[in-house]
Amino acid sequence: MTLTSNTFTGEYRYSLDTKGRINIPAKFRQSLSKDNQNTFIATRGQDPCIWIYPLIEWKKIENELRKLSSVSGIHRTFVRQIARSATPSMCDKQGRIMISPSLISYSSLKRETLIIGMINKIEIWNPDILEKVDKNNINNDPNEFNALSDKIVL
Amino acid sequence: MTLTSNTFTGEYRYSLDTKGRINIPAKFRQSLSKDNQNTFIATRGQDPCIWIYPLIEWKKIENELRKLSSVSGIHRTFVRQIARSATPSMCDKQGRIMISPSLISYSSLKRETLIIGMINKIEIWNPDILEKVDKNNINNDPNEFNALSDKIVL
DNA sequence: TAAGATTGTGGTGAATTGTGGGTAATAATC
DNA sequence: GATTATTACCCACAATTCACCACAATCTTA
Repeated sequence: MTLTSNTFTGEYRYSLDTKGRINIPAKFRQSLSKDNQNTFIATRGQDPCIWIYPLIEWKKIENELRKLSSVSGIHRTFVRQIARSATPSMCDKQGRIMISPSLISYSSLKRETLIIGMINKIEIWNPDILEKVDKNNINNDPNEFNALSDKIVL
Repeated sequence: MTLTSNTFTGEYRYSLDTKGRINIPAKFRQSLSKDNQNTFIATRGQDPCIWIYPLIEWKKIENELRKLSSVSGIHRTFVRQIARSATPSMCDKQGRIMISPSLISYSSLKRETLIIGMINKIEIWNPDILEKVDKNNINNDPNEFNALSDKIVL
């Protein structure tokens, strides 16, 4: 069952096939609202993983990027980092999207992948790498982790 | 597939041929709206690369430049840099445009090129140079870069 | 538990795309 | 005005991409 539209939770272990296709979990597809036209945009995550946005969410980002002036060097670099890896892809009849070779190499994806619902987007990880990254983050920044209590109520 | 018209994302490795022609990725051509008449304007980027605007987008830039054109010396220089090298070019039947020798030398283009979608325009780079420029920009201004990340990509 | 529906994964063939090169038209040079 | 250089247009072809089909495993429902 689906809770809120365009909201993703849960984790799945799916495989990236030899053509660079990966399945979007059926649950995630079902939670997509119509106006997304079955389309996702894959781009580089801040971590070494892939971020998948539903079309609508991506357009918000795109509009923000459009406002940045190309007179500033750092703005150009920022837009470039995001835009160069962003690839739109419609789900095929089997519910898969294409992942570009550059994203695959950025996230070190092998055949086995971990797909994680991150509320407003989806992450795709190489499972081994996720483990290391999470461990590192918690060890390095225990204070910051605690500081979150100011921002969110659980 | 195309999202917003005249909007470009993704990166491609294409080659500049011996006649100075370069292919505009099919995805980019598809996202062009009709009123561009298959025409692009190539000009010097602020970075050592070539900027390619669809006709419609370029006209917006022209209007912006018009406002600056005679305010101050530095403004005039800025306008001159961009205006003097701007050359329009229609795609041929195979989807290629001509790049002028002066732009090729400005951007140090060799045979192998990196074509990057930058939302409202397209960049053409010598891949080796791009790497250095981005690295420099991020090192010089890491705080600004992170601030942008927090603000725009969520 | 059995039957049916759904879901994840593999593969195939047709259409598209990137690239090279040839020839005619145009512009530049002497 | 003749000759050369440059540009525009067209054809060809290999490689890639994309839309579709097939099927086995899993889940759902009665």
